[in-house]
Amino acid sequence: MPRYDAKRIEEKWQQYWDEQNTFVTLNSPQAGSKGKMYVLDMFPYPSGSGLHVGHPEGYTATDIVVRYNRMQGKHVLHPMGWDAFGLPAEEHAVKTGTHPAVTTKENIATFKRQLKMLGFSYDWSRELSTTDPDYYRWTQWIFLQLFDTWYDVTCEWTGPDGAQRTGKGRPISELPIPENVVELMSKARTSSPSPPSGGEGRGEGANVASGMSREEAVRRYQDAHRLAYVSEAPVNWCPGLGTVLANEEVIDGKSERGGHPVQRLPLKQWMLRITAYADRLISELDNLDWPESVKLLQRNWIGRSVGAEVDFLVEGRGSKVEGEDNTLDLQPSTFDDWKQQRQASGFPATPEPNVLRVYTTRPDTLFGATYMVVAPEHPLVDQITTDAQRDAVNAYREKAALKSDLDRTDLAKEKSGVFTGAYAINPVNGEEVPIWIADYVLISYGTGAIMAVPAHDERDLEFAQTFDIPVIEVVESGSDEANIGFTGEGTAINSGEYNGLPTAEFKQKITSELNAAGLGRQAVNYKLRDWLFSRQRYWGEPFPIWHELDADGNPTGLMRADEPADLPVLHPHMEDFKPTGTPEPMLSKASPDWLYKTAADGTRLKRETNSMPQWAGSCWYYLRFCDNRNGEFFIDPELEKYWLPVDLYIGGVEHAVLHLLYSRFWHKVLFDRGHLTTAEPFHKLVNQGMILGENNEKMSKSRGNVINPDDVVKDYGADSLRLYEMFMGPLEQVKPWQMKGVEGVFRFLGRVWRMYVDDAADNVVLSDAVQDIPLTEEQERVLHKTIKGVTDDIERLAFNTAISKMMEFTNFFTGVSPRPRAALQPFALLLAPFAPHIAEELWALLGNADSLAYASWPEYDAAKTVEAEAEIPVQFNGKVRCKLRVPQNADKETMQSLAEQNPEVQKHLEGNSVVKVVVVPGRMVNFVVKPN
RNA sequence: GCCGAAGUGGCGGAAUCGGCAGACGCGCUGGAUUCAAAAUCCAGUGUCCGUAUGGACAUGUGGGUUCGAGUCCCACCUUCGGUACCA
Repeated sequence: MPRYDAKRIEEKWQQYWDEQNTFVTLNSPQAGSKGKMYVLDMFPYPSGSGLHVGHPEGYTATDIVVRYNRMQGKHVLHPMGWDAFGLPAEEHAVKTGTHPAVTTKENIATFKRQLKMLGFSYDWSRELSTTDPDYYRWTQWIFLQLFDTWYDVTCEWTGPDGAQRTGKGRPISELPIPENVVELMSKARTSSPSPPSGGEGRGEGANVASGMSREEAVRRYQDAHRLAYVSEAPVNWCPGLGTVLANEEVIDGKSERGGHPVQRLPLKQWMLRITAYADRLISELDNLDWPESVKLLQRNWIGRSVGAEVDFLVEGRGSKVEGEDNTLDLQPSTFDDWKQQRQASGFPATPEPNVLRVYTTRPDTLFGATYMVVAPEHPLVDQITTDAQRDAVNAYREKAALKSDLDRTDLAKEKSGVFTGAYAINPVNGEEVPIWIADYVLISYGTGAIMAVPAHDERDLEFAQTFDIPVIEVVESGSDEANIGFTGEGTAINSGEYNGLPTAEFKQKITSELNAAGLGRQAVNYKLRDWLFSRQRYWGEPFPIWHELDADGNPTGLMRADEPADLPVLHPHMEDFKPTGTPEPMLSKASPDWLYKTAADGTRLKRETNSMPQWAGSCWYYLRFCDNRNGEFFIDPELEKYWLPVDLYIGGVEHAVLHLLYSRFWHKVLFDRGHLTTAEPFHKLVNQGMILGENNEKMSKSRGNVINPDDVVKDYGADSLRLYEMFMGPLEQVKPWQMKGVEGVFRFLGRVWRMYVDDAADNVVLSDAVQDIPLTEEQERVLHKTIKGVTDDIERLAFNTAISKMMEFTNFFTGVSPRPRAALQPFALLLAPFAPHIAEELWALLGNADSLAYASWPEYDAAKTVEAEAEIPVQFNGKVRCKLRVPQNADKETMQSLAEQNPEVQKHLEGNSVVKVVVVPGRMVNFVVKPN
């Protein structure tokens, strides 16, 4: 009794595909190729718990697209690999002592077995893992590219894609060195520097203040401009995980993974200057075929705002601190002198020591500024605070420093702050405004200081109300809305000569006037921060960087990169994977022969002991798949040109910001450096929706609603799992699992099986009902409609409706006997992308010798998909009252007269007069009537 | 708070361009087959009124545009996801 036996069929064909190398893809197109198609899944982290039902959702979708396109003659690239660095394997090592590499290898084996079990048509010869030394050799190489690159903001150039751009990543050797570099860098080592963007380039142990050679100064200057740089900034140190985390990995003051508390600590860390690419990361989103919501998410994350920087002179009173050289050099002692001087000098790159620079997006509200706020960490605080306020200010600063970001947000309900005792002078009207410190102003955004306009900013208003600060309204809402608290655009009031100007015009006017007066300038700011790129763990890529040591073995702050030929930098051998318990990286426990070496010039060197974050490996894996065995280069430029960009990329929304932003950033750097010809990596992006448990909740062990794909395959087979995951609903939608639904598609496959196979026979043979007979007109129509429907649905990724159309076909043809082979043959091909195992089996039963993987996709004749006659509704005042049969191609007049002749219609027309008749050819007739 | 997505039978969902709402599947009801069951096959299945032909009401709520609205416009409600003092 050869019933539908999924297990037998699936094992048979999986073995066949393996043995025949059916899905191995050469880099040169096959004869008659209809063009390349690169379809990619977001590769998984191979966790110890194996595949989750969420994985096969996206993977089945891409597999359908890929199998379909192969049959359409496309040259298809569809690879799979492993994002295998990361904490879990290392935490397992801490507990058991098993090397993370061993655990990783085992987990990969499990994942691979599971993926093969589901019949995905990956080209396994292109498999890679981010943990392979052959792979991370090139991750390290790309890091060296970042290290070797500075961003030339003004460079205008045309890329290999033909597009014109301003701004380019260029070799560090081409960085112009300023004349006074020695002076500049000597100063930077002793005082706190403020280089172009971010707080990079802080000097090392400031005991060698002077006597810097030009060569050293140049190196330090270059280091301060690299895309990969070292910064000592407050970071999110997580004692529970023993590592530093990126801002994005901290949620509500706890680590995203594990929920451990996170503290702020100043630490020396590697940063990547992603902010340099902020504008291009926004503007080049435009031409991508991505969900608008994801583009918006990225735009918001980057958070570009255009506003103005405005300088406020701090009033001279009380600005002395006891002790050393703190005499504020108030050369232009009066506001008028200062303005005059600025008129002559223009707006300086860095303001004088007695000037407070603020950033605002609403320069049109300058007349409404009633106080200033500087962040507690702002360097000017010490200098401007009056003696009377000093204790209060210091106490507040200490409290703020101890607060984590969580505390700051938690206390957000209550605005807090302290008056510094100092006043600034509003450059537009010479009014004195008090300067406060408050933690609702962040040091890391803009200039770390604001002018507060309580009338037109929620936060400022709240603060002003708490501390009884005057509120001056300067924008008229122009509607019922009260002016106070109105944050939109309106018309200027109480703004002197500017009264009556609309917001936009006012902004433009005052910005250019401030600029002309040397008091302000237009400025752009981003929410996006530079990317904190180092971690303190063992199981990540080591950095290919050495630190120079002085005679006492202390780091000088100067660095050397490994030669590309010396890559990869392998991990040191370790027995003990326990974290150091301090922010000191794990790799610092390595043996001295890994940690130290002496350079050819005799300099003692110590290896960088941080490791790269998990994001590093996933930033470029899509490139390596094109050329995964290349020992000479990370990708053959010809292959990049051929395969890239990825035509379809499917994965979860959780990567909408980080992974996709980081990848795009690296891609653009490599593009700027001439290694790539495409400016963007992923042309079309689709996010699959999450699969919930049967109870409509997220699947989790604690809720006990986790579905294991292994069990589903055991009970129903891979084809049923694939089919069900696609039948559940639209790919992008969140949807709950229903085991009854799996049974439904399993029954469907059983019906398909019996449509071909004689299940009463002893062997698997074609049913006697399947015969070489011509199709009836109706059968032909059903066939062609099905081919058209399934084809169109696959093209628009509507797999659920494609499946329902195949169900309709099956419902129709199981009721037909004898069944023409000419209908069943193409149907097996239609089914193949969805349920490839049973399709191959039926294809073979029909007498085909080869796999259907490269068989031609069935074609349809549009003329054969429609009936000669159509049944259309006849409406009266928009309500369907009866049906009418009309020729498919009938024109309006014919349809109307056919309708009018119909006795049923005439009955409805009785006693009414026709006002109007609406006819849509081939669809409907509507009589608009009025009772007589 | 802000941003985004979505609300259609008992359930998952369909309706691609403003034109027969509920395709397809699940569940349920009845029947066939069977000693019985499983499996399979056939029929029915939005709600209400009616024996019935038929009719009324129905796509979160309230308005609007239109000959005609699940689909377009306005206001609101609910759910889910993201985000959090970014000046």
